Amino acid sequence: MNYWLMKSEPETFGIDDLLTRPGKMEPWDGVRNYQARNMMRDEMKKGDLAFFYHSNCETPGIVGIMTIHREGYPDPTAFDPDDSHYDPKSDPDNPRWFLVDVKFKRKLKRIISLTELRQEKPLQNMKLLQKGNRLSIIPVSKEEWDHILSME
DNA sequence: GCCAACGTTGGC
DNA sequence: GCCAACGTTGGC
Repeated sequence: MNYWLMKSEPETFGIDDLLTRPGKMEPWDGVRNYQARNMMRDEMKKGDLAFFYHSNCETPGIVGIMTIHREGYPDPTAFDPDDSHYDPKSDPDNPRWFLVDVKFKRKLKRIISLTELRQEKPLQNMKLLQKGNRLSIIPVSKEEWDHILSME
C-alpha cells in the first residue's frame, strides 16, 4: 500500500467537484509531466490512498482523502483535438500520457494548510515542501501520512 | 549534447 | 500580478 498527494486547483476541480461526480469518482486527466505520468502508469495501485491538495488558491493545503480506484490507463484527453490537454504527439497505438481514476473517501475535518505543514519538524523532508517542487503528484511516506492525520 | 528561449507551476 | 524554479523545445 502506497500513499500519495495529488494537487488540483479548486477553481478548476476541487474536492467539492469530486463529491458531485457519479460514484464520487473521477479520471485524473490532463497531467502532462513525465515524472507524474510514470507514477500514475507504473506505481499507483488500486486501493492506494492519496491526499487531495488544493493548489494555487487562497489557502493552499490538504483538504481530503481519496483512494486509487482504477490503475493507470491512457489519458483519452490527449487524443481529443477539442480538449485543452490535447497532445498531437500522443499516438493511440503508443500513448504518451496516462491517468488513474480516483474515488472520494472523506474530507478532512479542516484544511491542513501548507503554512502549517511547513512548521512541522517531522515533515521537514517531505517532497511537497522542498524548494522548487512543482510536481502535481507526489509520493508520501507512511510516517508523513500518519503525522499529517495526527494534525487533523 | 549544449544551452538559450520559452512556457508552466504555484506560492505569495 | 509578480516571479523563482523548473521542464521542454529546438537551433546549432
